[in-house]
Amino acid sequence: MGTDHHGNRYGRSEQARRAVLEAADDLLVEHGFAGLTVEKIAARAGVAKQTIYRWWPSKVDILLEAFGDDLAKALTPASHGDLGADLREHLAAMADFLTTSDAGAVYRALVGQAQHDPQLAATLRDGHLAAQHARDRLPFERAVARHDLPADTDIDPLVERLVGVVHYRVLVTGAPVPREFTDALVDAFLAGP
Amino acid sequence: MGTDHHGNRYGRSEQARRAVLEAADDLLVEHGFAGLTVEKIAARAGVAKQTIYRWWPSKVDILLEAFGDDLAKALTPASHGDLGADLREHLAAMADFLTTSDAGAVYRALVGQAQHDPQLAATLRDGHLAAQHARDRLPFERAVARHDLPADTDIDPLVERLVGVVHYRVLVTGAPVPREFTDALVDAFLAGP
Amino acid sequence: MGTDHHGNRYGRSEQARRAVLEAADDLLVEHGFAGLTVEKIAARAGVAKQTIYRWWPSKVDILLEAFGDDLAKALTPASHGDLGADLREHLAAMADFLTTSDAGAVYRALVGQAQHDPQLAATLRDGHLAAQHARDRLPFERAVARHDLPADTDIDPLVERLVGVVHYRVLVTGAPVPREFTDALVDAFLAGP
Amino acid sequence: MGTDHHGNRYGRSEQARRAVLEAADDLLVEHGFAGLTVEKIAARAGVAKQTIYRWWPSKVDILLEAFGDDLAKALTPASHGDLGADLREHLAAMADFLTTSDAGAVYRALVGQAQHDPQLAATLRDGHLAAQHARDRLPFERAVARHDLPADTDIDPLVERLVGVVHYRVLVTGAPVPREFTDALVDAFLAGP
DNA sequence: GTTTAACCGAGACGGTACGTCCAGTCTTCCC
DNA sequence: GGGAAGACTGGACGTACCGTCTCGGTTAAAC
Repeated sequence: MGTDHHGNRYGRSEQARRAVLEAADDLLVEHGFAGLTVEKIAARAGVAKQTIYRWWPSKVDILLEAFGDDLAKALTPASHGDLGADLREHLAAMADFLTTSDAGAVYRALVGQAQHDPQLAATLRDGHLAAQHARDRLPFERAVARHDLPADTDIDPLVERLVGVVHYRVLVTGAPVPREFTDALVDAFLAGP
Repeated sequence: MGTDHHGNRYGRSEQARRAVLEAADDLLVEHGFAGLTVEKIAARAGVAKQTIYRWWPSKVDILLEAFGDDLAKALTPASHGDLGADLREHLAAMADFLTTSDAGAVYRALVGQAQHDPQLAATLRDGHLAAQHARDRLPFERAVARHDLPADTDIDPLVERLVGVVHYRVLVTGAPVPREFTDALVDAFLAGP
Repeated sequence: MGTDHHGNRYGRSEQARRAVLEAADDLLVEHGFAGLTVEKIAARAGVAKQTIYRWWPSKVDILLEAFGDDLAKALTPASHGDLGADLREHLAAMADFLTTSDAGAVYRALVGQAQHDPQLAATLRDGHLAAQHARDRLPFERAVARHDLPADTDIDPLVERLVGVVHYRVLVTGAPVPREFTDALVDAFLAGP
Repeated sequence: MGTDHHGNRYGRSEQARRAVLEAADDLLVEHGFAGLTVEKIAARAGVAKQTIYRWWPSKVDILLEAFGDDLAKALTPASHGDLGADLREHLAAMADFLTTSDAGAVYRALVGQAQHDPQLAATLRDGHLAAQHARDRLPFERAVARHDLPADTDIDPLVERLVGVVHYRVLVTGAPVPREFTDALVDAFLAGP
């Protein structure tokens, strides 16, 4: 998508694209979502405002793109051949991603903004969130494949019962999400049906 | 906090206060958080902008006050002498409140904004959210008092495992939260430890 | 006009009146006409805004009253039994009053404001300016009485030919008006018809 | 200074500039200086407030520019080869300009405002007033060139003795300035030294 | 001596305009 | 044709004063 030139009739400037994404990321982390304006992104990136409006409909679309594949990279659960181990590791990684990483800050800002912006909410759900949900299902699907769980297991509600609790702490109560908490959560979950 | 006059050195105008709170509530529901401006609140309430700035630092503070005791009124769990019944009813009421009521819309907007605004997040947590958490604990505390649960039960994580899942649907996935879902959630929960 | 009490149904507070006039005077000299607001006058005078509005229709009316009899005191021409001497001294006193005194600053502010405010212009002309014009005529009237000038002398245009030139320097060109200038003006004037 | 486009990095919009100047002129004449606000100028000119603040520091700067060359056009004395005739015509034109023209209204407002605003006073004196003074000298300079006046004539005080009197009527007494008055003024002046 | 009504301070109120910031659109020249 | 630059309309921001209002406290003539 674009090559290493200033932009001409043969394609857009990859250089400008990257500068905008980085500037948006930096400004969000430094000044928060309120301090993130198209004008400041343009100034910081050394790019004309028009160039931003040409390629992104709004500042949240910049964040969506900046967010990129960070989520997939950070939160694809590994396989240890054991449901409990897989879940424990995955939830711990999720808690870490959401509370400490820059990409996690972008994620929280996007989810927050989605509360005000149904359009963004839809985009987010159909894109990153759906993809992440598919990844969250993986430990269970592997357990089904290993016949550790019945073949007709309804996986989605199980995922929600784990992922939802972590999100609640992150988005609502703001309490820390230590390893002990996620481990205890998985233990209690596995002890049930 | 204000009496029935136009406002003078001995107190503010209760009339103006109520008009502002109602206007903010209405505008949020009608035009969303983005369409909620101090200017429009003032115009709709028939109040001078200065009067708003005199009493509320920002528009979210208006919402916080407008939110008022709606939460407590709507989401105080009744007692049926049975943990399962109490939880089922409470979670269903919570889902209903969050997804269908005007106050629920305000709640979602506030939690969304809190992702961008640590100050608001702190205020929200120390106020309404802490109070609601105390109410969410009630069914469990009653169960302990009835000796249906051990006296040393650690209640907070149990609350989170129910409330968190409902919030996840409301705030993140945007999926509907029907009675079947909350009932199944409670059933699975009670089947565990 | 008022006595030395806090104000009651039998009269206004002389104390408050004086405080307002002094505060207005001070603020004009310190911060200029633009920095002169009813709110600041009230604060500086330790008086309620309502007290000001009760007695003066606007801030220029305060200045008009503060101006008071300063003009008469400063610019009543003395008699030396000689037209030239009277005029020379009077014009020099006028130049001094207009350019150096606090009351002169008030005078300039009022004449300036009168350019924007026909109501003030009328008040000013019918009051202070008419009275001053009468005083400006005195040297000529004495000369007529002494038979130094014909009995049918049309005095008004003569006054304007002197006073107008001084005002032009003060109000328009802003040039200094030294004694040499006013003396030369009188000399040239007397050499004419 | 601006070409026929909507404004870009290579120049401002001449169209917007003219609309602002005309709107300011109209509003001053219609509603007076007090009724002249940046907000109304913007609305009347169909221009954004920011466009005004981008190019003019304040509303008086707009008036200064709107005033433009009107003064020079209206008050450049013609030459009749006779000092008396030149002066009579020039003073009559000046009286007419100051009391009846729209530009004269702007002039009076600016001189009035200059009494409150030393910055404006300086700008006005160094610009329009100095230029006008140079034009006011012309009849005398021509008379010197014709040897009707001595070569070492000190012209400035002579100018002030005529122009000042007209200004006094216009700015201070508010009396009308008919042709008889200015003619008589010149006659008396010429009968002197 | 008590009543009482005008004046006072304080300050909240509905408004208007201020000067600033940013959104999103446009036009121009350069590469 | 993309990009940098920046002027443009438009609208909300938060502030400063305006002139009006209502309140409880003060006070001196009237009762």
